[in-house]
Amino acid sequence: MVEDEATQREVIAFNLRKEGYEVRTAKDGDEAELELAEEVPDLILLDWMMPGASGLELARRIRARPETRNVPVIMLTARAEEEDIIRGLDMGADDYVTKPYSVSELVARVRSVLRRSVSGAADVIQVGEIELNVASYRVHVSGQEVSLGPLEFKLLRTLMERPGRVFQRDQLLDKVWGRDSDVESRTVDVHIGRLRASLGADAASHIRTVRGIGYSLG
Amino acid sequence: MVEDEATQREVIAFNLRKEGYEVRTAKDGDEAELELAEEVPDLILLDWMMPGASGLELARRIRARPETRNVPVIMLTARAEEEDIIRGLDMGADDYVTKPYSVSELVARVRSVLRRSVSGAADVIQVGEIELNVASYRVHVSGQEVSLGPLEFKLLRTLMERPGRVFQRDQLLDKVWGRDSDVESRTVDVHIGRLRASLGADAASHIRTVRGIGYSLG
DNA sequence: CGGAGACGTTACAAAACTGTTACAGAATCT
DNA sequence: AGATTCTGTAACAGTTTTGTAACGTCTCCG
Repeated sequence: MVEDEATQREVIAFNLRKEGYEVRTAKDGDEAELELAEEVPDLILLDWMMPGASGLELARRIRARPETRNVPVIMLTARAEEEDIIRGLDMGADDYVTKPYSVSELVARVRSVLRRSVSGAADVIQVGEIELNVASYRVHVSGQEVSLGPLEFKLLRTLMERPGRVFQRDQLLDKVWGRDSDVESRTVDVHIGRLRASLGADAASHIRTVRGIGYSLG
Repeated sequence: MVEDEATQREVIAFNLRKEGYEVRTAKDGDEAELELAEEVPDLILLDWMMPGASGLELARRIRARPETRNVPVIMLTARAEEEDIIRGLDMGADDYVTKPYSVSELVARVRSVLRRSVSGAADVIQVGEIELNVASYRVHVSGQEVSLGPLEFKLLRTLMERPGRVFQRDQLLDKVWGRDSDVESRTVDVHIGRLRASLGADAASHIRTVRGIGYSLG
């Protein structure tokens, strides 16, 4: 977190730490760059208005360096002006929070951005020769890419997220189709079949049918 | 530094010299070009509003000549309008300072731009044959410049900042259009289409459609 | 060994998605 | 002020995806 006001810095840092996040602070752009040189964080919270190099300038520099290009940035800004926000986003901010903000709002945004990017950064699940990339929506089997429809993809991801666990048809309907969908439970079978066909014989054998219950992967 | 007002010229030159920079001045475009013919500087400070050839015109000419093409330009402008700034950046300015400005702000920008250019870190993202320059708002495909509308540019940049990652339509609406814009999600499709058309067939193939989800680059 | 329930497969129509084009209203440029 | 570019929607056509039904095969157990 880069913020020049000491009070602000402490309040925010305290609340984020309470949420279980590890927080490092800097009081201006130069300090921030030193920190960045040491370790690349998962997220940068950046005050727009700072003495010296502005938050914008720092944001731009963050985007300019390859190793920090993909680090999400949330801007803290006092101005609610549309143009400022647009400019902030232009410079590469992923999100912004306008002051005054509630702590819970800030924490919520942090969580949301982190979920989007962290779980979207190192995000390939692997089971046997099946490799599923959540961020790019691609699936590889033994290095060969296979193309799946949206449902098959979600079905496979659900299974892969907990290898070995048996999912009942109802559970799969909940997770893959959504809680409020009126779909026959037999439909699951059809899609499991399609998934198996798409994956090819080798990988398909990993999808285990548990008679009377449902399916599992592993 | 190119600035028609004598007082301004002296104040700025004095302060920059105090910082240890070597400064040469010119009072209009013609004088500036004579100076440039003699020696290529590390940085050009350029007043937007000048009698005769405007700063913009000079900037354009600077960009036109190969030996000065890569010299960073900072625009001094009285207008704070977003559009003017964009236009200035379009013409090849690397940064801008709006009047009235504090001397320390100006010096900070000079330092920042110089650091950027000396360390040679260009603000250009590259994916395949697509090259996007964040600072100058330019896009090249296989070395050929293509012109994009503002939205298409932002859309492309968003995609390029995380190559391979699939962006859902909502996410693109957030990032490109802004969090609180009430735009149909189908609109994204149309602009993706326009972007593809502008990029040409080869580059367009890099924009992947992920059915049921969204789009990604790479 | 036979049958009943469970599961796999296929076929097909309905539904959902996407690429394009057209068009009107805004915004910009000359 | 007039022309041009940029934007957002709507509509249409072509494709892919999905849900069901039907039918064959398999497994388990009396």
